[in-house]
Amino acid sequence: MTSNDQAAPAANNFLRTIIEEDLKSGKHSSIVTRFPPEPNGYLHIGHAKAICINFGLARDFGGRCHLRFDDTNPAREEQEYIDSIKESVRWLGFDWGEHLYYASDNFEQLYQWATFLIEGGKAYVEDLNADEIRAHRGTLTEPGTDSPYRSRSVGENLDLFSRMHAGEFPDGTRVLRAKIDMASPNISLRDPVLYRIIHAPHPHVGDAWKIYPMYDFAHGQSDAIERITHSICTLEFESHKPLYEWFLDNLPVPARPRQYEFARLNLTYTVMSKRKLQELVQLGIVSGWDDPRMPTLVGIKRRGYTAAAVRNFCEQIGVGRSDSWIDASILEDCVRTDLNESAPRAMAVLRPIKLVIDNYPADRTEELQAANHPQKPEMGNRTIFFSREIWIDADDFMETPSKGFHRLTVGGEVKLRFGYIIKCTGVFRDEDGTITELHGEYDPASREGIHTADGRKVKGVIHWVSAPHAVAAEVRLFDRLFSDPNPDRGGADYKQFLNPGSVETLIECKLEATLAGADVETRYQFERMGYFRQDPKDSLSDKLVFNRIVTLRDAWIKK
RNA sequence: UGGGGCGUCGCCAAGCGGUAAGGCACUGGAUUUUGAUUCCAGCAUUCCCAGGUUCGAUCCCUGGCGCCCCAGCCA
Repeated sequence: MTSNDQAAPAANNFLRTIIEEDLKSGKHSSIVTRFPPEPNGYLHIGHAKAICINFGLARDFGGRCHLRFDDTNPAREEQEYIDSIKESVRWLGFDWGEHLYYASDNFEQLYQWATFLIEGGKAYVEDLNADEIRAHRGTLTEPGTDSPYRSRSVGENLDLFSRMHAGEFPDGTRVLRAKIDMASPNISLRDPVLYRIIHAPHPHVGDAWKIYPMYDFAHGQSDAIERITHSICTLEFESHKPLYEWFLDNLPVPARPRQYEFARLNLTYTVMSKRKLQELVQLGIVSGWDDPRMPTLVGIKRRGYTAAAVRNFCEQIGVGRSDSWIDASILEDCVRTDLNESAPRAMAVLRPIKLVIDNYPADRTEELQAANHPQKPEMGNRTIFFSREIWIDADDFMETPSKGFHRLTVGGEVKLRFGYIIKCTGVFRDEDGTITELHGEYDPASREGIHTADGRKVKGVIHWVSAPHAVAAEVRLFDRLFSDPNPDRGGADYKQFLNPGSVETLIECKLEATLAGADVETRYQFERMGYFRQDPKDSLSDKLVFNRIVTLRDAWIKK
């Protein structure tokens, strides 16, 4: 792991309060939580919040957290997702130890419990099709009506259910329903479907089953089987809680877990819904699920965000029950905070323009010492080269400087970081008038500090790279995927808010020589430019590709 | 307009009847060979609104208003 794992001081929140009380009262001697993803896609930053909450609570209170795949719908699930989810949870720095579970491991028990409900007259086989069931369900303001099959005999229900199990009926022809209350004001209690017929191979249990339990019939019972004490989920499951409890009340479960809900994460300038992320991938708007601009954990990881930064972010945003929108800048700030501490500095010129120092001997090369971190001498120094021809960033030169600009101008002076003070004496142009080369002179006595020999202080310091020593590289500048804070808002198509400048690829960048042997995992701060790391997929030793993780704060650009 | 939930600074968020934590953002100023970092200072007489209970209410009660979730054989 890259960096400082200073476990952020855990802010108090309602879940911690509940747990503290449960522990204090002796209701539980230790807690067990779980992170229960359905393996039907890649995890995103919203899942990171759930992971940090569940694993974090277990860690802080000396309990344990299970990883459980809620794999009750084989039509949507794949082994690829199971593998990816495990990898992302591990990447975030959490460990489920021996406690890896699958809801599908409980299929036999759940089947028996379904039979138990039938025997008790609390479940029945429904012959109505999906449309008819919907019609009988009523509406938000009107009660539902009983299905004609609701009063089937226990014997007939048992027979039909076992034949569903045996695979006698095609998909969609029958379901098993709980017999609760078709007039309940809570729609999830209007005889919810427990089992449906799906003839499809399952990633974990193969083709052993022809019927699959619904989420509601699997989740609470799985929690009970695993002896989960605190089953923490997002707010949209709150209206399912009475049903969750109905199953625990009516089945001989071995334990009594409790469900608690928190508000899911909303992040500005991105979309989080699986459907939309999938569309971005399918339409080729991004290069894949791990495109560095994606809010997926694989994308964030490839971008270069550190797990510590993501964890810290989750800690900072807190846990509550009110709908909230977290500004993307908070996440970016967590990344900066982490990387500022850990990232060694280097110099890289992204938009190179050549500067020839006319009074510097053409055959001379100097070795200068550069600190790897301005506040951390223990990180050491490195040697960089200085010569007559150097690259500087085109953005650091203005022929007609705007007000407040204090970098290089014609006739002006600027400090080369770790090097000399130089003055620009003139520009060379091509026929079109575009500047092709800068010329200048250096002050031999100005190696240390920002003062000239006669005591004048220069106001600008710029980065640079010795031209003959430079290493070529491609650098990808990533920005937010969307230009609107809430592209997901109802009404308009979210794609109209795509940020056309979300990636800019610069192919002629010049890096300092030390970067030639850079480790893929090392995040660097390219001084004055931001934090960068090699793209783990595309960077090769003879063709370096760096991703910009995040920019530096810039008080100048804001003006 | 059925049921459930939420409403404290620009964005998050503590607070649980005793007189508004913290973070981010923002604004000043200091240090700085990164317009970075760091530092120091400022930043809600007020908690959606209106009544009520109380010596005292963001916290309790009543009534409004606003927003979110639920009518998949998805999770």
